[in-house]
Amino acid sequence: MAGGRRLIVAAPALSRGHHVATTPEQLREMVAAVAAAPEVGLDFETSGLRPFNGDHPIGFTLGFIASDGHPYSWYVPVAHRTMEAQADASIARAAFADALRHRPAIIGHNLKFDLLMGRVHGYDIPDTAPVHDTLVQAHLIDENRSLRLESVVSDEAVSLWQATEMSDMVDRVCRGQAKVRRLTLKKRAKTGEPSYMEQYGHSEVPIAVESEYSCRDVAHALLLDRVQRPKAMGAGRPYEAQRRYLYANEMLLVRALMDMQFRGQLIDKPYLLALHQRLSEELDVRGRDVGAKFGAVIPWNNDNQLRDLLYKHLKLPVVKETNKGLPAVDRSALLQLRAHHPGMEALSEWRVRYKVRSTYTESLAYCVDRDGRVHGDVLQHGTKTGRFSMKGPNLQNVPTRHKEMARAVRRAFVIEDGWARLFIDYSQIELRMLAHYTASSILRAAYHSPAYEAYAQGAIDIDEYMLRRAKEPKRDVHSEQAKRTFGADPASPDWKTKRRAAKIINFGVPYGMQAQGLNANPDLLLPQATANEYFATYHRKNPEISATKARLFQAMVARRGTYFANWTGRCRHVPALRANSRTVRSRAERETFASLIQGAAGELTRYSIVKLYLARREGRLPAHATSTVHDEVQLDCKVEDIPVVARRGQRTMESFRGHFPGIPVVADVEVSTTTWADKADYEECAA
DNA sequence: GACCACGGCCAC
DNA sequence: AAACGTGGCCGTGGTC
Repeated sequence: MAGGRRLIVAAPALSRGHHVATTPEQLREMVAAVAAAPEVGLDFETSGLRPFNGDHPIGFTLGFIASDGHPYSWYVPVAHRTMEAQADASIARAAFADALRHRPAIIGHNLKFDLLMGRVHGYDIPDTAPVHDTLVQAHLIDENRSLRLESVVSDEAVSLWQATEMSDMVDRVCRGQAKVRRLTLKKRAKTGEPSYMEQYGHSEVPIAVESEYSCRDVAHALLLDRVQRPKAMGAGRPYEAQRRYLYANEMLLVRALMDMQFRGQLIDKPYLLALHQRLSEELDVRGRDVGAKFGAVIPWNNDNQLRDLLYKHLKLPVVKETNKGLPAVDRSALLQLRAHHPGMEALSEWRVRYKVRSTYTESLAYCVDRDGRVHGDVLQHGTKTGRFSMKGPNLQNVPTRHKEMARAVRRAFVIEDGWARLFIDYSQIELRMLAHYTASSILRAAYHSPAYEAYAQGAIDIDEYMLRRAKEPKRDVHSEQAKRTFGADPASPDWKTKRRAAKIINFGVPYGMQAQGLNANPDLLLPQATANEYFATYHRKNPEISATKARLFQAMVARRGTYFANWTGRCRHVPALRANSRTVRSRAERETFASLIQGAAGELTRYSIVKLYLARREGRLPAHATSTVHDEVQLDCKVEDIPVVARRGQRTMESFRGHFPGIPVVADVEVSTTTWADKADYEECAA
């Protein structure tokens, strides 16, 4: 045994229906059994979580539910580092392919991981086999619940065994081995050295333990699917029709996002490390300057010491408190303290660079796999609203607003020679969803397009629509709002303020903004009375907004489950709408309305990614998605394909005719052939 | 060392 | 007293 130490683990005997297959004969038995099953459970056990960084399967389980209703599973160990008899890797791969040759539906928990691991390491899973992911199902059924397999199994009461027995056992082995190897268990060291789980995963777990563990997971997923699939499809619910379509899309998303993650994005790692160095030196210089301005030497990233300096030593007024009631030292507090101390600007600029250095240089470089690319994990179950989240790294929060730092970081996202990256993003999509759901006459008027109407009625085709749309005068929704709401005139001196106020409220309303929020906005700095008046006027002129919210909340409270279903049938449950506390209820109302608008917009991206994926798979689009940022999809293609991909990509993302009457869905296209820092508008007429 | 809460801040 | 939503990740500082 690795590490020269013998692990004593009291492994349970294999449960009924569980098998270990290592010999060709046993593998043949497995193939014969599985090849007759219309639906097959799948789970890879691996040496770590990063398939592009050397992590690989150490074994896999295939299983099915037999006609007696009992799950039968086979664990095939291939790469345990335990000196035990295992299956020959190439025979195991062939058996795997044979067992799935009949393209059964694949069932598993978090299948994106397994499909990706399989693809990278030669385990052939037919592209067109349907998938049923029990984690995605669980999220569709209830966006608020824990999605860990053990939790879902216990929620749905399908467990045949004590829920955590095997994972506890595996955990004990790994902890012990991490110690032997002198590695941290999970957290990556500051030096970039991988943790034990990243490097070894389950590879040192004895087969007797791992096989039962893995077979139970597959059995659980199979049983879960039976219970959850109808629920996830909304069987018997008023939203069932949309929901069945949503379900199909979500399961295709598993594959589409896997594909995206498989591609990843090329990163200029040496550049990032050099940037880290450059910023470190700049922080030294700037830090000394800040020190001179404050007459103090403290680590400027230390909030506690900064709090002491500002409020105890310098006795500056407390303009804002943290959640726990401490004097705040965040950016808005520093901004307000500018009048009291001349060092605040310099400190803020120091912070911007510190943030960039700590989050977007070395840390990002450690996320780069051996292939020179980052393969961030896009989580389709990552939010309660229906957006995606992303991790390892999160490419959804790469700096963009701070010009200098944004350029510095985005320069690291490089595009291969001969390739282009298209950035197709929805134009003001949340505001359009707000217009759709509230039917605010001002917003609807602002988005009204005769060209779109003609297209929607079938009077003109898409080409004619695009031509006419390009000729329509550009209307600015915030200016329209300022004119109609505040009676503002572009020629008058208060035009800028009023347009800006209209814009801030337009953007704030979907989040449940109140008058105080407008008052607190640092870009505006309106007197409180003016802010209150603007806010009240906005709602008086857009009465449909408050009315829509009131109707929404009322309907939810009247409904068992306190939920709403959006245009796709996705539900958002907010039980706190029934709370007695005004504060709790208000918060719940903001969450609810934000979920409606944000979620409705997010769904467009979800459907688009699947449409783009299918178009690629069927040979209709020579491009693959490599990332997505809420209202944006990034598509990589050969330079010579830019025109066709821009055109088809844009049209694919806009094709929601019929879903949002009177509200055109518009996507803009940007392109770069060098780096993220240099993307520029793509004009279709250039083609 | 592992885990957590917190404050802060990046994005949309 | 609060005071616009959804996330992920960083560093600090506490606990076990």
